[in-house]
Amino acid sequence: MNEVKIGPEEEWGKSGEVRISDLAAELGLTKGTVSRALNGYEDISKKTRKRVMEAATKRGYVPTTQARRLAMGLTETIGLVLPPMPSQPVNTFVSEFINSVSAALHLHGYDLLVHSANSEESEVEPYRRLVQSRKVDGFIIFRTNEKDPRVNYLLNEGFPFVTHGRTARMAEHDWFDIDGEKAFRDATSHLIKLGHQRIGFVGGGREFFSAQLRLKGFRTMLEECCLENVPSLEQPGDLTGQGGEIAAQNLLKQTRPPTAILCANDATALGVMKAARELGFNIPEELSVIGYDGIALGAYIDPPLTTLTFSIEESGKEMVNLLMRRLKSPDLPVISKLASAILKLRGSEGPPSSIQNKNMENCL
Amino acid sequence: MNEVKIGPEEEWGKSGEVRISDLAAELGLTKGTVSRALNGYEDISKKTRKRVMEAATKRGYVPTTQARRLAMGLTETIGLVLPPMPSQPVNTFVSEFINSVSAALHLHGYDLLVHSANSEESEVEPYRRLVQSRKVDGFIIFRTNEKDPRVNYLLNEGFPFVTHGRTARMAEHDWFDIDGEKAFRDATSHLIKLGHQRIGFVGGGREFFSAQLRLKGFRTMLEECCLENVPSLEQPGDLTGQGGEIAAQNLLKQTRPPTAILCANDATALGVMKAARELGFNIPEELSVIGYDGIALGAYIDPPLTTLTFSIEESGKEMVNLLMRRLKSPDLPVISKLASAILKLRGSEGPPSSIQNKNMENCL
DNA sequence: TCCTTTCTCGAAACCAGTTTCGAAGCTTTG
DNA sequence: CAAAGCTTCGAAACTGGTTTCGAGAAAGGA
Repeated sequence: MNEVKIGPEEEWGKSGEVRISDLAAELGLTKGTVSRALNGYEDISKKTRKRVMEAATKRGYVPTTQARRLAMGLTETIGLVLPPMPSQPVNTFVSEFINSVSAALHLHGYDLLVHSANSEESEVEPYRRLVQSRKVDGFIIFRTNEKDPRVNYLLNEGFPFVTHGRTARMAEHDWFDIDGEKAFRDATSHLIKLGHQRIGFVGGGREFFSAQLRLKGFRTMLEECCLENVPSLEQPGDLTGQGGEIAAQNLLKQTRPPTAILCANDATALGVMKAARELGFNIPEELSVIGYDGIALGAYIDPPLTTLTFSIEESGKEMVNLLMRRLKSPDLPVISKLASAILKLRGSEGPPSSIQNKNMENCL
Repeated sequence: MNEVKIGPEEEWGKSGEVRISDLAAELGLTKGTVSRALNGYEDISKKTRKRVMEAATKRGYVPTTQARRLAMGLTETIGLVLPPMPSQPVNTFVSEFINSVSAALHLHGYDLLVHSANSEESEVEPYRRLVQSRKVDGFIIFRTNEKDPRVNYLLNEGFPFVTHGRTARMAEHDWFDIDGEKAFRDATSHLIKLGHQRIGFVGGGREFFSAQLRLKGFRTMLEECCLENVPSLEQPGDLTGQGGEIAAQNLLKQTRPPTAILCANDATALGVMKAARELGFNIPEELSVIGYDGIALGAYIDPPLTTLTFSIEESGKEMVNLLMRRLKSPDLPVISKLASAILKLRGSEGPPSSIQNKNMENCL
C-alpha cells in the first residue's frame, strides 16, 4: 500500500517513478480527483486543479501510458509492417516514409509500431497477430499489389487502414497514391517531343499495381501520339537493378533497339544504364533513360538520372490524415487522394541521334 | 456484466473480441484459473488445462497486450528514435537497420516503437518523453556523437540502451560498432600498395565519433608507411554528397592534388566523384576514390564505387542481443562488440598514373 | 430562514489481464 | 480412522489509470 507513503523528501530524480496514487496521497485527494483535475474536467475547483498541477509538475508525474490506454480502451498506436526487403535495397523511400509517418502520427498523439515481415510465413500473418493482440488501432500499408491479401484480410475484419497505392478493392478502402499513369504519360510525351519514336519500357511486372499503371500511362501516350506499340519493346522487370540490366540487354540487342527507355523505377534505370554502358551505348546521345522515384543519388551519377519524383513527406502526412479521419469516424465514406509526380530533368535524356519524326506530324 | 454471457453460438468471426472473462464464464471457471491454465502454471489439472486451451483455440482468444503488460509491469517495447534525416538521404542503412532490429526483437517477443526526432526541440526530448510515459523498456541508438546528450541522459536515468557506435562514455554502456579505424587502415594500406603517396581524406568532421575514428585509421596507416600527413589533404565534410563535392574541389584544385581520396561515407564519395568528373579527372586512372557504407547503388555507377561494407543485418541482431541481455540482468558488466568492415573492390580505385613509390621502400 | 441549485470531491466500478493466498476435496500415511 | 499432504481451483488483490455516480457543502433564491 504505497498510497499512504508520504515519507520525507526523497529524491525524485529518476523519471517515471511517481504514480497517480502517490500524488493523490501527497495531496490528500483520491486518484479519481487527481485524474480529473489533470484531464480538465469541469467539476474540479480552480484551487484544487492548480494545486494538483503544480504537484504533478514538481514531481514530474506523467501518467503511465499502458494504464491510460487500457482504461480508455485504445492503443493510440498505428502499425506499419515492412514488406520483405530486396536484397540490394537502392532507394531510401522506406526510411523517409517511416520518418514522415512517424512525425505526422506524433502530432495526433499516436505511436508507430514497426514490424518486419517474416518471409517464411504468410504475408497477412503479421497483421493478424497485431490485430488479435490488439496492439494497434490501424495500419499504414504500402507497396500494394492489385490483389492484396493484406487488404482483403483487413477489410474482412473491418479493421482501419490506409494504403499507399491502389488495389483491386480501392473502392472499399481509403488510399493515397501517386498518379503514376499520368507521370508516365508525361515522361513518354517528353521523349516523343524530343523526337523519340522507338521507346522501350522496363518493369511492368505483375508484382505491383503501381508498375502496371505506369505501363498503362506509357501505352496511352504512345497511342495518343499515333506511335505503334511494339510488344518487344516492353520488357518485364522485377524493379531491381539486376532486372534492369537483363531487360536492357534484351532491348538493346534487338535489330532495331529503342532510342529511349522508360523504367518503372530508379533501381531499374540504374541497371539499364549499366547495361547500356557495357554494350557501348552513350547516354543520352544514343540512348535516353528515365526512371521513377527521384532517388537523391541519381543526381550524382554520370549522366545524372532524369526521373519522376514526388514528395514522400507529403505522402506520409496525407496517409496519416486519412487514417486519423477513419479512426475518428469509422463510418464515413471511403476517400482517396491522388498526388502527382513531377518530371525532374537531370540529363539522362535528350533527342535521339537521328531525328525522324515524320509520323508525328501526320498525327498531330 | 458480460461475464455471464453464455449466449447461443454467435459468430466469432471478428478477431480479438473474446475476453478472458468470456472464456472463463463459458467454461465455468474464474479468470485467474483460465489465466494460469494458459500460462502453464503447475496447479492446474491436465484435464482443465486441456479444456481451457481448446476453448481458447476455438474462440480465437488472444490476451489483450495492453492489459497483460500493465499487469506484468513491462512494456515489451524498444524505442528507436530516428535522427533528423539529411535532406537528400542517399543510403538505405536506416530502413535495413530498422528491418533487422525489428525482426530480431520479434524473436524475443518485443515490439519496435519508431519515433521521429523533431528538429525544433532538443535531441533528448523524444527520449525523455518515451521514458517518462513508460512506453519503452529500452532504446536502440545509432549515429552516436562523441559527446552524446542522449547517452548522457539515459545513463543518468539508469535506463537500458545499446548504441551503434562508440561514445566518450563507452565504458559505461553496452555498444556495438564497426571497426572503422581498422577499415580505414585497410583502405589506406590498399591505396598505398597500389602506389599512391598523396591521399586525401574527406569527412572527418566533429559530428560523428565514427568519422573521427575513420580519420584516425587513415592517419595511423600513413604514419606506419612513413608517409607525410599533409593537413591540406584532410578536408572536413558533412557526410553528404554536396559536402563531398566541395571538399573534392578544395582537394583537386591544389597545386599538387591527391591521386586518391578516401571518403568517410559513400554519399561523400559520390559527391567527390561528381566534382572530379567536372574538373576533368578520370576515375580511377587519374584519381582513385573509396567510400564507406557499401550502398548497393555503388555497383551501378561508372566506375563502380569501391567501398567498405559491413552487414547491417548482423548489426541489428547483435544490438538486440546486447539489449536483451541488459534487460534480463541490469547489473551485468558492460559489454561491447566490434565488427569489421570489408573492403569491397569494385573499380573506382587503381594505381596512380605516375607511380613514384621511392619512399615506401625506405620505410618497409 | 429554509429550500433548491450548484460546486466540489470521494467512493467505487471498470479496463483485461496476472499473481498470491487459502480453502476445499481427495489421496496418502500411520 | 484420523492426521497429514497434494491437487486443484476460487477469491481477491493488484497493475495504474479513467469515468460514473452520488453525497456533502456552499451558494443562491424565495
